[in-house]
Amino acid sequence: MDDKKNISGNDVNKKILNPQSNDKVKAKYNIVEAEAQTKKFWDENKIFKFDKKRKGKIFSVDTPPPTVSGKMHIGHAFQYSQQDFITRFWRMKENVFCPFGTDDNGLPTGLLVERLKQVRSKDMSRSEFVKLCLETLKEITPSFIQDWKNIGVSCDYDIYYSTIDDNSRKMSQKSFIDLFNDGRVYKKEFPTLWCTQCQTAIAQAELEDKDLPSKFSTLKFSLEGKDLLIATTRPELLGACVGIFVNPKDKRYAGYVGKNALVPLFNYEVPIIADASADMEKGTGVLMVCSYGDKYDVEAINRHKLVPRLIISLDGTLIVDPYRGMKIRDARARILEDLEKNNLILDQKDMEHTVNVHDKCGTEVEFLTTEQWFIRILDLKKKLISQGKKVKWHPEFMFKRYKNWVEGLEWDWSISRDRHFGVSIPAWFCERCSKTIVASEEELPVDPLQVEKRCPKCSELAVPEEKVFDTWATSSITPQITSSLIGNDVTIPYSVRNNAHDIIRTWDFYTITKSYLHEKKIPWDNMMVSGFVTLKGEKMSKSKGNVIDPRIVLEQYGADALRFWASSAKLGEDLNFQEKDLVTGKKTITKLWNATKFVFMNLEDYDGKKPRKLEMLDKQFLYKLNELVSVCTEAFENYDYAKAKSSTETFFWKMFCDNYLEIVKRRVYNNEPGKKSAQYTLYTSLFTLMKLLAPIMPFITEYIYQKYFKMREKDVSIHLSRWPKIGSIESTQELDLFLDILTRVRQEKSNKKKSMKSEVKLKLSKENMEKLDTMLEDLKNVTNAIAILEEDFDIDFV
RNA sequence: GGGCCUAUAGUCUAGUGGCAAAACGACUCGUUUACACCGAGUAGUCGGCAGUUCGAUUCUGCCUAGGCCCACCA
Repeated sequence: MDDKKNISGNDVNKKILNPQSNDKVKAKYNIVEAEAQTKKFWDENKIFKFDKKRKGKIFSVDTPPPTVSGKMHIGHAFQYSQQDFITRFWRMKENVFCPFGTDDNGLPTGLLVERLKQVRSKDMSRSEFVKLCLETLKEITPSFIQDWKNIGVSCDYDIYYSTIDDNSRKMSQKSFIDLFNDGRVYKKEFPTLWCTQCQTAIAQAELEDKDLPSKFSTLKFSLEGKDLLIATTRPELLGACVGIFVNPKDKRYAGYVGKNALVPLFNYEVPIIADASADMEKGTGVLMVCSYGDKYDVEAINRHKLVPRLIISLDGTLIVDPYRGMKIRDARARILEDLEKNNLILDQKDMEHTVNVHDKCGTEVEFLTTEQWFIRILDLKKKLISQGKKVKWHPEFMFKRYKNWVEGLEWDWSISRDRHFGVSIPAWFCERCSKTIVASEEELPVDPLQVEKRCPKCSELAVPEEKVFDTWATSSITPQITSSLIGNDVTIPYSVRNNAHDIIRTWDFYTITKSYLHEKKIPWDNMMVSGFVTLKGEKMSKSKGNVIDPRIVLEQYGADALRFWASSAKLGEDLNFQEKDLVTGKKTITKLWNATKFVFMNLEDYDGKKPRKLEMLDKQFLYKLNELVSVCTEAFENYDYAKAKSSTETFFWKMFCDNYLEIVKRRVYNNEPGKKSAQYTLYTSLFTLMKLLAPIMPFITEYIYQKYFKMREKDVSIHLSRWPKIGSIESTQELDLFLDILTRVRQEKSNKKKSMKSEVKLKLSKENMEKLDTMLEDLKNVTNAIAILEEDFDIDFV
């Protein structure tokens, strides 16, 4: 526990900046330089440009637009890398459409600008604040997007949208108008979730739990001169009490039903009502109903047609005397004092209880009555679940989270927010006719505050809507927005969307909803859900101070190492951040570089042709490679990039470097007859390995491709080359035996503390001699045997 | 209270109805015509209890612990 608290993000970042390992400057592959060069190459040659005209199936990606926040978070790096593994794999098979966008139209952006510019939007005019937001976005967005390019996310950045740009606003407003015309949208005055800090309505999905200390007080109401005891945590709502519930089965209070009780301090009467929802076990068994303590109160007041007493204003102050003007918290303390003075508290104890707070600011949420816009969805729950089921979720269990959320929905989708910055709701209201007027399609995007509208019926000047949309109302149509950017050449369902599991209930749910409402289709065929990054098992968050800055990781280890790390977690699994994983990634990069250098050192006289006859050992090695290609292809197709990566990594390191290279070294040096066979095998297998790794480590593989392979290959980039075909897979029995014997020789040399170069006399059984007939020369080379004799198996040192 | 996920070596992760695996760390060696960001080798592990089975780390149930989501929160 204490340990965890000591780890601050700063310490971690410092450690990364000044690694203790003595990094020698000898490195020949300069990560930072090579990655910069490669990025430039991709950019200049538009490698990831979507080419409509290209033939073949289109693989379309509904890239999540990150919320503009200054800089990329390590969680972003993790998740977008995972998306990119899949995207790059498919780009080597199909025509990839992968646009990029940023989400910057909503409350988070507004709050960011308030923070950066030290202003309060409510103190400014709407147009002033919107202008400031747009200007600020212009300043900070380019370097924000650069972070995505830096980790190698292979989007076509020219197909770009921001959720506040004209086209997005237009499409978002059009969506609203269509749904309005369909009768799906309604406006209603209703007690809704309200944040008194941000001063806006919020959605169910924006709630977060928080444990707060509280006082549980038993108060004395009075009834016919006797005390009626009611326990509450919210005494400040006494003035909003509109009724008292007791359970109809509760004998203690049976005689009270139908009578009126006197509210302490406020001294007015409220009816006592029998209602089964009152729990006899809780508190005193008597429950006060207030307008509005929670959503239970909302329901109870409606059910009994009680008249609400609204005592809290939108900014969270009381509007009832004598507490008028006081903040809720202050009023609570003051009322308790006053109750105490008047001897109206029987009992009081401290407790901790869980309250709903706004996820953006942590303020306790209130239920306040305001007029808000909703999209009717509660009648569609079943349908939306079955739509969600049509999507293939990776991993599969993520669908259950979606289903769980939809089943638990209790409110329609609240889409309006009382903020300055956002996509305007394109509506006006004629007060005389009580009629809502929506914009026509031709005038979109529109800001109703800037356009005068007259009622078509009575010609009276209509009142413009001041509210804006919640950000999800717009981001829920990202597939349609990106489609519109290319003339609708790609349409839903897209191939895939990727996001972390925290926004299944918002972004994914709302997108499925909108695609259903507009097109009766699912938005994508596949949904890949990423996990979170943790540090020492804890979720990273700014408030805990345990965040890792990806920019520092990039400086020290490079994007390939970062991606290498991100690929080590299976899709959907959380991953602990560990610096040693980056070290491993960096080492792998170096190894790739060194192995490549070595291979090409020996390919100077390679003629590029496949020899008529391949050595048996080479042939069987290539069978093993084919097996790897098969495993990786299937893994990538199933979104299991982690398996593809680890299989390739192991093959490259163990099979290719430690075994195959060691085995054929001498054959190649000494210009023996098998040289051409080895050269062909080296070239082919290294190239295949590069392709298999290209989706995971795009920089080093591209760099190597450009430097070594390009002269013999036609593709401009390795990322536009074809994914390796799965060749024939046949028995590798002899090679396996060969490797087994090699291991035993190495073991023996280690046991005897001999050098691997020490000479031996190798004795093999007749059976093995025959089996390895075609590989004896290689065996001799790699074990440094001066002779191989036919006898019982043994290893003699010379 | 409901749902979901996870539990494997000192650490972090693979994996399987039939010898349990990689990386890092530890230990013992070796090495210079790719690589010390190296090579070879050694030691060390399936949360607990039942059940199904010839056989369970793997399947089932329960328990324990951790995480996430939802509900409750007079």
